[in-house]
Formats: sequence, C-alpha cells, structure tokens
Amino acid sequence: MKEITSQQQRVLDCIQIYLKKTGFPPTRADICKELGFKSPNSAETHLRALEKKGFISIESGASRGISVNNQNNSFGDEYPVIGLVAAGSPTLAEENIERTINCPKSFFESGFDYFLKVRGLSMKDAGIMEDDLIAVKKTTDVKNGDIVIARLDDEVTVKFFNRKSSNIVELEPANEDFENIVINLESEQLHIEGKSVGLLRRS
Amino acid sequence: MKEITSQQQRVLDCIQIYLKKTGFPPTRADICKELGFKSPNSAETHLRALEKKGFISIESGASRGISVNNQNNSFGDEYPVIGLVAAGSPTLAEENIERTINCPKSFFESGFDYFLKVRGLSMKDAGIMEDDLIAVKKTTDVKNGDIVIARLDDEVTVKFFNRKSSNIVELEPANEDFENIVINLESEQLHIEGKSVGLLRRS
DNA sequence: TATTATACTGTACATATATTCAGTATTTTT
DNA sequence: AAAAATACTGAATATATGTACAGTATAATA
Repeated sequence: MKEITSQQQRVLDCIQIYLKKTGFPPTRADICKELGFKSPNSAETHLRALEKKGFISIESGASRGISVNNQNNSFGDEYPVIGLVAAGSPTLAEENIERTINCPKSFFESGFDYFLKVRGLSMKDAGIMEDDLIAVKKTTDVKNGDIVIARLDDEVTVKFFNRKSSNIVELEPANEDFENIVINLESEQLHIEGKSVGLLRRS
Repeated sequence: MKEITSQQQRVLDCIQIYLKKTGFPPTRADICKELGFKSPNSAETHLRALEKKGFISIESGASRGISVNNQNNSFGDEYPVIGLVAAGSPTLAEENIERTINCPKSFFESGFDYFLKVRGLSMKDAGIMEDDLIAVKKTTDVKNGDIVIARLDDEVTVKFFNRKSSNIVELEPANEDFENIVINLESEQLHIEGKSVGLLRRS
C-alpha cells in the first residue's frame, strides 16, 4: 500500500462517509458535489489513483462500482457453526452446519475458520462449557498445551495436546472425571482438525 | 414491519449477499440474474414491496440506490473493554477503558453495552477464566441465577445473583475457594451495574 | 364478488453514470 | 532536464440502469 496524498484521502473519506450515510457508494458526480470539483474527471482520476495504490477497487462499467479495501472494520464474513458430531462425517460437511455467525476474520487474533459447538464438560476446568462456541483455526501445527480439535477414527474431540515422544501423543481433558487419551501413532490414526484460538459464549 | 414473503426474503438475502461480496448494492438486472428472473420488472416489484414493508429504502433515480434498513449496520460499533478495577472509580470512566473492540450490537442476543475484563478465578466453575471478556448489558433487572456485575461500596465483582428475601441478597461465586457474599440491603448498599449476556475469550 | 397483493414475462425509453479525449498547470521523481 | 504523478476544467458519448407500460395468472383479503 503506497502513500496516500491529502486530496486522495479526502476522496477516500468522502466515499466512506457517503457509504455510511446512504448504504451505497457515490458516483463521480456525487464526489464532485461533495468536494467542490467541477468536472467528473477530477473524481475519476483520484479514483484511479486510489485503485492503483490499493485503497479501493473499481468494477469497470458498473455504476457506483466502488468498494473500499478495508479489512479492519468490515464485518463481511459468515462463519459456520458446527456441531460436535460424535461419529461420522467430516467436520465441515454441510449437513453439520447449524447456522452461521457474522464476524470479522480478525476477531480472533490469529484468524480462524469456523466455530465448533461444544458438547459435554470434558474441558470445563479450561473454562469451556457445554454449548460454548470454540473459534477453530484449521491447522496441524500444534504445540504442547494447545487446545486441539482432534479426530480419532470417527470421533471428534476437544482436548489439550501433549506430545510425549515421537510416537506417543496424549489428549488431556480438563476435568477430573475424564481420563487422558493415550495414542500410539504407530498403531492408531490421529487427525488434528485444528486448534482453539478463542471462545464465544452467548447466554 | 409487516410480514415478509418467502420470495421477498430471497430478494432481501440476495441484496445482502451481493453487498457483502461486492461492497455495493445490486441492480435490478443483477437480482434477476442471481434469482433467475427474466424481467427486470420482477426485481422492481419485489423491491417496491420490500420498501413498502420497511425492509429497504430506495433512492429514486439513483442507480443501485438500495439500502437495507438494518439496525446492525455492516459497520459494527466500538465497544469499550473495561478492566475489573478492584477499587475506585465508576465502571465506565474513560480512564478504565483499556481498548475497544469492533463488534455488532446484535453479536450477543439481547444486546450489550461493554466488555468487562475478568480478574481472578472466582467464577471459574461457570467457565469464566482470568482475562476473559464478559459482554455486559447495563440493567438492574436481574433474576436469581443471573451472572451479575455488582458494586459493593467501591468494589466491583462478578457473581451469581440470588435474592433470598426482600432484604437479603446473596452474591455467589462459582469456585469452592470463595465464599458467598451476603448483603443486607437495609444496612449495606448494593449497586447492580448489569448482567452478563455472553463471553469472549481470545487465546 | 370485487379488490388488492403477489409473482412473474417482455418491451421500451429517458436519464444516470462511467469513461474517454482534449486541455492547463504545478509538483515530484528519475 | 525529461518524465511521471498530481490536480484540476470542460465537453462528448456509449451504455448501464431505473422505471413506466402492457400483459398473464394465482392467492389472499374485504
């Protein structure tokens, strides 16, 4: 993102204010009226400069086809909420999507991919309760102590990850009533779906 | 707001999806293309119906001049994050605002007013851990069992609310290591700041 | 039973709008 | 010193787009 000039900043501000006020972007003429330009080409050239520098995108030919490239304050993404199905189909299968939640990707620091609805209390001492929504980032890059979403055969589970040796992994619950799951990677298959990067509770 | 028909809902959804995807509203032709209509007038009549029912506004003559009448704008609002100061100044004083989080008001079902950053583990069995952010709705209308943000003298605390009788209120922690706080309203002042309507954890 | 709302197709057209071309002038970069 | 970027005015134009008009048909309402 190159440097913006003061006039280009005025145009960019104008677009955003117009958007907030009306719900749709301005035309070249609107920008001229707002900023006192007398030719639509004044707005046009500024728009092209802003596009070139990456601040906006312009859809060619479309009227009011301006969109501001701002990931900070745009709530634009629908993230699926997935039930913790005990057995069966892969995690992101459509039939498992209960609903979606509108939330910016940056809402959880390292970004995330979906929400997982928690069943049971096996992680209660880590503050994860029934029906909580865990923000899951899809990754296999997990460290000891991470809360991971793991699949053993067809069972999906949320536990602390703890690699004991190159072949032995322990999945540890945060609840006295549950026991550690010890996995020998030579004889058993462990699939790491992702790790928890946050939590959302709506009560 | 009158009742919406299923087709009108499809058109409304189409507008919002288009907005999310492109950053600007669709034309009549865009809606037709998306929903399979063969005449722009199909979109037009649906739009007029949606306008009449109050779901959208249309600026006459303006291309793509559609705005969705939605109280939670695509831009979220900035909500303050407040530290749980053990003693002193009123909760929403500016010097207590650590930072803000951009989030739509409707993110927690009943709406909320600010985030409270939790200190200590007195509510750990309710799944509330250190540094968690509680979404607080400012209200004095609380029921037994609600998690309330209460102020006793200058001390702010988060506990379960339990009214024992007209004069006696108990504030109950969710942790064996802590004890109930019994308040006689005749001799002591209890101020209910609000109640928890959700929780956000970023780890 | 008449009327209104819903739900479309299809055509037509005025105008809203993007976009190009022709200039002028100043500042910044190479 | 030449080239490129910035910052405009002004006019022209192709087309993108809203919107009206003419139909058809069904369901809901008064």
